[in-house]
Amino acid sequence: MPELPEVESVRLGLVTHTVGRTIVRAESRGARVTLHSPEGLGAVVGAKIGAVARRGKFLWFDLGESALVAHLGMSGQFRVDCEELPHVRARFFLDDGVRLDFIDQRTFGYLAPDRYITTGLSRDGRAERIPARVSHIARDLLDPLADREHLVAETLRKRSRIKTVLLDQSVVSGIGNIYADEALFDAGIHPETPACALTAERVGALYDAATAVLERALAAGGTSFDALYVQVNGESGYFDRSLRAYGRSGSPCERCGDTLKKIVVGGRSSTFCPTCQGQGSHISN
DNA sequence: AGTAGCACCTGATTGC
DNA sequence: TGCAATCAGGTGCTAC
Repeated sequence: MPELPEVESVRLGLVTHTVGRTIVRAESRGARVTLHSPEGLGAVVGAKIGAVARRGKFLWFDLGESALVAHLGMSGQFRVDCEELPHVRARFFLDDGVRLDFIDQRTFGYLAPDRYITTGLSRDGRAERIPARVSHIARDLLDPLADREHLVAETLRKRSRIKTVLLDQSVVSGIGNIYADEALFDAGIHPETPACALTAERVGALYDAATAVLERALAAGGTSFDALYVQVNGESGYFDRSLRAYGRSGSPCERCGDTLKKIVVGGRSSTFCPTCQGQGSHISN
């Protein structure tokens, strides 16, 4: 599933193949892919791609005065000059002849031409432009301007279970179900612990663990279990071999040997170690 | 206001 | 064997 490392891998591929190019043709297939922008993709034809940006799991092509926002949802892919594949939802032709396909089996992804809004001054004192529909998304843990102190304080004010807070993109973005389980495992925190019941030290350690796992997964090219997530050249990442909690329910904990357990938290499956992540447990590594 | 739950969707897997 | 129910999960809306 595309979380921050997977989306960043896709962004890097898109930078290589699209920056500096002009979109000469854009077609969408079916209404869902442009559900959020009934005017369709016509507005992007003729625009030059100046950059490809990302916040959390949201991507956008910078088109100068406007942006084209892309969210991969559960199964979205961008593919460059690939063979004819099923589930093509949109197709772009660039001025160098490249064909860029947006492919999405489960149709939770979308493309949306969007206007920029200027947010308040960021820490470095410069005004920041961000597409309107991304403006409610918090900075992610790999954002150089992320404010860790503020994030810890905000987390400690939440009465929700910590797993739910990790998945709340308006608190911290980029973390999905896979890396949430990994970070909680690494930090030795039970997913159902109320956020406000934790200490600043443990929340800090949790975000350190989350940052580390996102960085390791990014270095590996992302996590992929099947063909649903691939990079723009069709290759898949291999971080799934490194997962220690997610998807390992019923298997022994790599730290203590206890059997990993699966529960539902906030409607999402959550795998954890009852011993290492028991209430009040502290893991030092 | 803050929080919780569910709908959206399709293919794979599980159960009877 | 075949069909139906279940599961997966990011986001955003609705309801409390």
